[in-house]
Amino acid sequence: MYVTFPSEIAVKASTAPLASASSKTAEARLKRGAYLYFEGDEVEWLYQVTSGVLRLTKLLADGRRQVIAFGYPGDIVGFPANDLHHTDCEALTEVRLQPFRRSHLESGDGDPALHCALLKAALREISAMQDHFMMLGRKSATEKLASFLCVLSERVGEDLGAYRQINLPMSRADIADFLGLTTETVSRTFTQLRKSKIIAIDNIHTIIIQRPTALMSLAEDGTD
Amino acid sequence: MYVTFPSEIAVKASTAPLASASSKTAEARLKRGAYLYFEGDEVEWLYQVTSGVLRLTKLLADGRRQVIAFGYPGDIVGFPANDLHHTDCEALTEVRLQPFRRSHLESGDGDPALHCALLKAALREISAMQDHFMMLGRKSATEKLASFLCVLSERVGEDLGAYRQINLPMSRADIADFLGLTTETVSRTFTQLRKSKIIAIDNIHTIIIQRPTALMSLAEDGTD
DNA sequence: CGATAGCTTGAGAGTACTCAAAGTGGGTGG
DNA sequence: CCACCCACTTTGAGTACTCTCAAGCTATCG
Repeated sequence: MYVTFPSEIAVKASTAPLASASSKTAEARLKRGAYLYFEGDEVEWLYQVTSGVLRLTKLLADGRRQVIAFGYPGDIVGFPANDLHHTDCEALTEVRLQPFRRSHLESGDGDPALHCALLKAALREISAMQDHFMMLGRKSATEKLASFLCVLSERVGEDLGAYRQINLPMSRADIADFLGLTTETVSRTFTQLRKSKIIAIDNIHTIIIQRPTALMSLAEDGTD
Repeated sequence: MYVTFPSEIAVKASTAPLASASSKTAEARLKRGAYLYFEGDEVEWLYQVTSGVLRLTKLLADGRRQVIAFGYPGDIVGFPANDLHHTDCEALTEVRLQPFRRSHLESGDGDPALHCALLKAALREISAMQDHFMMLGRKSATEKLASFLCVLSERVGEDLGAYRQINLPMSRADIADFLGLTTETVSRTFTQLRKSKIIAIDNIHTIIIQRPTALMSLAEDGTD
């Protein structure tokens, strides 16, 4: 999952399961805190998240970290480059996964429909990452966090009467490293959104969106 | 072309031509300032840059711009998502291109080798973009510009006796929008690199790298 | 119930931004 | 061929946003 703009197109498409009967492999499970793979590992499988949330990260030599993406249900993770994984991948919650042999991505032999679906997922990934560039390069802290909450609200938000509720399994540091901010700035921005009654913070991992429209405009151009 | 770290792996691989005899299409040419496609256009062709430089951009509603990538010889541009282009693409110089029908990416029928090469290019693109996230999200202005110059030096630098020379067909504003900075900051950072004798600015579009090692360490952790 | 990791808040500093003006160079027309 | 013009670049001054460092707070887990 990348943060792009509110109301992105491909949400529905990306949350549909890919598995066709013929290529079905046993579902995999991951405990919270377990790693699915590390940067540099050889890629044998790709995975579609069935339930739970993954976190993909890269590290700089001096310890600075970037969260590349969060893997939400429907997302495909593990695309290889030069046969290798290029991020670490950790489970933020208990996670269920549908594995696909890497060979299904690389050739259509055996299951052309799956091959095609994996390719489409890779192309969508490129497009989503391009949008994410805009956010990392050009948006303010408030715009970034508001965009993040908007996207989560659309993808995994739950209706709660008039409001919408989202669960954040990741830490403030994860959010910061995803948005290119510090934990302090993320925390202050949460506080600021709370004080302007745009969101309520039920507990650290549960956000209630009280004024979705205001959040949307903050996401788009920082105006309230 | 994305800015990642100095000494990336896939440089050689990405600059090799893909065309196999059977799928060869007439070379395309583009004048400086001409657009290859716009965001929202339907994708019919992908292109491998043969010579010259392309610029891929996205615009935000309020006019903020992000340069997504520069297309240098060897790069493939035009990957579709939902059948559409997701950036604008303009020629910064005269450009020669090898077009490939989109169908070659989407199915192996006809030319499996080309299909495979295009797929590999898409996967490399994902990996390179992941590295670029790190740069946009976590690097300082100096580190960004130094990284940019390092990558260009490796990919398209020319030996000049002891030094290395690179040509920058893009404007300072293009560089700024690529690195997530302002033109003023880019300009000031160039000046600062020049004053510390790490680079020399022959003319606005021609940079000579006088101390490659120093530039590398600036790119990696900002220390001189 | 205490320890500890994670979160929030505060104060101050620094980097990059904004606005403004001057400088540079390429291109065009006289 | 030269001069002017315009777009781009550089430099300057001041500001603002985000970061850093530090301390206090909260909640979760033994």
